[in-house]
Amino acid sequence: MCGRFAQVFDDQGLDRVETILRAMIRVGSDPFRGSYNVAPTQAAVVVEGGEGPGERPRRGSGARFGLVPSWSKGSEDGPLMFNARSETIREKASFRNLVRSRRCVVPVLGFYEWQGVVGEKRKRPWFLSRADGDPMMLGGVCDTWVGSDGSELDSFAIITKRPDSFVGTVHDRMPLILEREAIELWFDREAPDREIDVLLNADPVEGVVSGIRVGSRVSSVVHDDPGLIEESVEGDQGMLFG
DNA sequence: CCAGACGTTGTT
DNA sequence: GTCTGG
DNA sequence: CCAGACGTTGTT
DNA sequence: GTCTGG
Repeated sequence: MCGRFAQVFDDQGLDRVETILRAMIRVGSDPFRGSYNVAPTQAAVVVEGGEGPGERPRRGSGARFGLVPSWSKGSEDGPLMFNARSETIREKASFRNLVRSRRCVVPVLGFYEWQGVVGEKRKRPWFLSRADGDPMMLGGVCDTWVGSDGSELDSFAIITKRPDSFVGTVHDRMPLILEREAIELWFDREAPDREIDVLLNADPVEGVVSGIRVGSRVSSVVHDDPGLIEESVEGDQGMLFG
């Protein structure tokens, strides 16, 4: 789960993201260009903590959604690792080192989930975002793969966990959502494991996420426009045998 | 020591 | 790269 | 994550 | 059904 999200902000939203993360998303002549429909293998902006304790986060950009471990033989071998389970992230070879040294934040407008409904062929897409209207900060891990020609590929995976009671009605997993107060700790590379574990293992806070049903166009990655996050119950046949 | 693996979904 | 298994 | 495609032989 | 592409 959490295999699709919207990462696009207006000026006010960008200001808010930069305030919360204390990081630059817009850099000089390279303005932030988002997408309403980021899928695995596509690029998105991620933000990492600074190199040393107390250093400000820096901007990340062009990271591939779908982790490519630094030790991969090729950039395309292996399955798509776009999620990492919080319950097992410290055990898995692909993630256990990254959760200590390469934690990152993915600022998004919201994420999509597809709800399976008995008797319906197509799953229903939902757009889930913060009830308070703030941008949503997703916890992730990133890595850098270096090709034989020296070219670098940054990539990331989003951490998932048990859903809160609302998201649980749509899907059985949801992304790790970091509150403002947790950001500095998340970015601190010197943070003790047990403090990070608190963030990884905390029960989701009820009421943080709200959601709307959206149209089926989001299901195809070729679509990328504001209409994707507008409420829609198109094609809902209701109770056929009610 | 070397060789080999290293992952998540969802669905059944 | 780093850990596990033999 | 979902959508969409899904092949072989031999020969050039 | 299973794999690839975005």
